[in-house]
Amino acid sequence: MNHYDFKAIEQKWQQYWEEKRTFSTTVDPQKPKYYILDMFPYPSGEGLHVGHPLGYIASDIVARYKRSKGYSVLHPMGFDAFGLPAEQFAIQTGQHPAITTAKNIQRYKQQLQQLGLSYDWDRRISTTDPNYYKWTQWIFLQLFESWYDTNLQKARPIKALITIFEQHGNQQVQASCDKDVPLFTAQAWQQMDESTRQQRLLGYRLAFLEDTTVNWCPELGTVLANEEVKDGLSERGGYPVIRKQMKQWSLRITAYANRLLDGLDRIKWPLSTKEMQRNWIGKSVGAEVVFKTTTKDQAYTISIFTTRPDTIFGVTYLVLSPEHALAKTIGTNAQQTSIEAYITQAANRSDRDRLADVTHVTGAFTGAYAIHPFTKKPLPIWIADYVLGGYGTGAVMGVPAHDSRDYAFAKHFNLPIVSVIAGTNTTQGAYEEKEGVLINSDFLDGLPVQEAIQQIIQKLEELEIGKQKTSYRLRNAIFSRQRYWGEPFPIYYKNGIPYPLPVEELPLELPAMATYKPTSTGEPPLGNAPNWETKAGYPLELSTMPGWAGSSWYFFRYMDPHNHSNFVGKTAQSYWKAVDLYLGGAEHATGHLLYARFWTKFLYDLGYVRVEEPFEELIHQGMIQNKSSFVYRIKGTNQFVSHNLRHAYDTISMHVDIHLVKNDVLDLERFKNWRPDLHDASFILENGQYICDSEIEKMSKSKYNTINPDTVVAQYGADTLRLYTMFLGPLEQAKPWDMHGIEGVFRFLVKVWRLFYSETGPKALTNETPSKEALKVIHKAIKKVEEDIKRYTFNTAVSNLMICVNELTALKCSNQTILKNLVLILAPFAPHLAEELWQLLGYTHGVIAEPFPQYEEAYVQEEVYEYPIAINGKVRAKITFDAHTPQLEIEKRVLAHEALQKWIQGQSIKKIIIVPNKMVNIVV
RNA sequence: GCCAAGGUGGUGGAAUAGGUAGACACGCAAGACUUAAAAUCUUGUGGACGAUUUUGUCCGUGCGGGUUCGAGUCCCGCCCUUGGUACCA
Repeated sequence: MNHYDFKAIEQKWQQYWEEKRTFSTTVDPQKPKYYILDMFPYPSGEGLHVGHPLGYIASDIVARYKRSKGYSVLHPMGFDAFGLPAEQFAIQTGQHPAITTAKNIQRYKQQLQQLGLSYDWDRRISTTDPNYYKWTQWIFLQLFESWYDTNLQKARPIKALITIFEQHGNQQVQASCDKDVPLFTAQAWQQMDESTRQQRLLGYRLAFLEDTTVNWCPELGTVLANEEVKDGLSERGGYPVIRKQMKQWSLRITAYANRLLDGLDRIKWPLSTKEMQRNWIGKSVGAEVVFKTTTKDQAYTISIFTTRPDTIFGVTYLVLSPEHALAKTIGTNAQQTSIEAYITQAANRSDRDRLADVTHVTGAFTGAYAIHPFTKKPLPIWIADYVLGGYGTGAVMGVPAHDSRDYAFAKHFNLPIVSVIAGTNTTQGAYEEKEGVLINSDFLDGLPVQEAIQQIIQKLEELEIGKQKTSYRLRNAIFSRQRYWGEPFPIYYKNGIPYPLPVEELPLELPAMATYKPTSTGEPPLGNAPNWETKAGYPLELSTMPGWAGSSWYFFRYMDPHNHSNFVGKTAQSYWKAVDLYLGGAEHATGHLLYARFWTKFLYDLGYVRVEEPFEELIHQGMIQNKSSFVYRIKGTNQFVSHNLRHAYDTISMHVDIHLVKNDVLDLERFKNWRPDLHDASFILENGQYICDSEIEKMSKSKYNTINPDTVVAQYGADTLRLYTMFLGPLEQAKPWDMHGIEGVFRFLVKVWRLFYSETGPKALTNETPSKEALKVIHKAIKKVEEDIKRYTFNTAVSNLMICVNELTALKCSNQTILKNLVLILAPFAPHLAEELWQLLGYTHGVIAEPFPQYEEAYVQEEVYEYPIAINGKVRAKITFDAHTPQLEIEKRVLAHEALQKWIQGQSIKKIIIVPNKMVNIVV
């Protein structure tokens, strides 16, 4: 083998690694541990494109480097395999999603393996494996059997709560619970029947049933997330979506809001992601204030939440959200018709309408009045949909002078505007700054805002009409999906009350089905399953868990994937603890990454894991972009017009497969054969050609601009693909893929090969003491490459490897010691080639087992340094000095230097700055 | 609107604590090898002017200011691009 035969080399070593179980990981207390994890993929039917492995390659380099530094490295891979595409495919074809999924996993695994990624495949998991989802169900049961004690700030077993109820009732219980739990005494608890008790407990459980308004899509038979709804239609399929009340499983993530927020300060994550989670949690500190109404027959109280209790003297009205419990009852008879009309209208307004209509102010007057707690003046009570039912108390005090939404509302309905901050002009809009001195505010007059807030809260608490309160934007997470292809809930119903299945009966496996569609009555698909009930004949829950259930704890399972008695064993958990470095897309910032933190904290509270944060350090890889091509179709026809002629026609653009386009010229024949509907396509050409438009976009199947790694590997090999993917640019940045550039990286690997092989065969390597120059070159590279790996700048690491090889080639280096080191620093990047050359060097153990070379400062020391000499910051000459030349000597010789005379002449020298081994600057 | 990241040659990008801007690679140009092409190798390659033998001069990191002996890097004010978010009281 005299030429670089990457195909043979890569096959050989991949086989070797698999046979030798090279990457199999064990708990080794003698070694420090390092857990490096990639976000596991959903195995879609399309397979991988070159954008997917970006993060996998980066983490693989780190994993291999860490191994060479003596760590026991846990580097696993698995599959997040529940999900809609497989289910949709099942609905269309009748094929069980498990079959589709298994096939896709097989393909993904094969694609990943051919990249030479050093995963411990024996630890592979799939969320769809009953042995795995048994434990997802088990964790759900733990949530069901727990409540959150806000005094202790931790989750506790529901049994402890029952004991408290038996002894003291629930009046003293500080818990994160439903808003409207009724209060009861110990005696009342004793007298309750079983189903009432269960109802009460449900209000405290961390997994509980909740009435929710959801985006229901009858056609798909499922509930959609807000982002899955566009223009009142489902994003997939474009079916109508309506708002519907439903009982759904929810997880009480809000209990953890504060800990989720505080934990962010302790982890090494991208600032933007932390900031996104902070905003998502949305903590605001303010006050709750109680207003009494003046209605004669019945006195109501309305609690409002505000972050500006200092502005209480600026209140001119109150607003209830249309969903507020009192909205329908508080109004006067005269107003009742218009109130109900308004509530109905608001309820039917889709989120999209509300969004589109930010400027459009609506509301209804109730006819009722509240009393201002200090001035005793009557305040009109309104209902308006700019107040949200789900936030704070669902009611606000209107302070138009100091809140822009209140301002718009007051202007629209002609309500008074009273400024309570000195010197503010509210003729044009609200003054919202939390700065200034209070006026028109009785006992608050003259106080600065911050002090006034403290004062008023104190006063409210004194009078028992309010208290300090913290609100969070974070909502409890809906945990039910009306689908088949997810984890079944280990829950059955008795008299409509949910009960947990006994742990021994887990996993509750998905039943075989004839159809995967919703039932004719709109129940989830499991409604079609025969005998979907317990042994005693009680019906089982019909919903399944959402996609994020399995991904919220999988990082623990990798530590101990074959444990049958625990989701993770104690020994494994105490050794591996948490993920040291986690790589994955930024799109999971507020979904997966938040839920995983939530579950980890919960499992920590119950003592099952020893860490409170699952991911110590996080990196998001940037997306890979590619040029995508467009054609212009003349509307309503099958005729396409070339790019520069399109303005003469009414056209719509359409993505076209980039493989049908070369240098923006479309291959007409292949285009016609691309899809059946294009067979009879006709074209309006320019200069005899069809020119496509193009744009750099995210690489994605839907844009027809994907590059399949298989074809790249076939053409250049996995090592080239790995190297080039890293060479493209900084890991975290979005960057375009360009097939032209890959040649340079391939040439680099050939150059490496040429250091070891001539045209005729392996070169004779020498065992002499290496030359000074060669030592300098290799040690410079060892240093830079190691530094680059440590700061995850793999693009410059590759550059530095290239520089090293260029220089060694120029030196015609054939020294055994030097080349050995070169192979070792190349190994994390191009592992197949490294193994091959390592073997050639005469070693019989794999390159993996060899430590990373030690950098020696002494070899890199320069003896002379060429100083750039600048006059007033502009470089005018270069003079070489011995590295240890004293500053005075440098100064003397610089001033005497001939080429500088024309710049210095006639000028007075103010100052000479000499930065040792950097530069000299003369100020004239 | 708000939050975050970014803006450097024809292109991807480099410059790690404020110290020679453009490393490395692509592309392009010229040359060598070849009947020829491909591949490979050598040289050059920010722009303008000057020189064309070696010098050299000016401009240049989105725009406008500032700090500094010295700014791609720090500060102030803008513009643009990408991502996130959206009535959260």
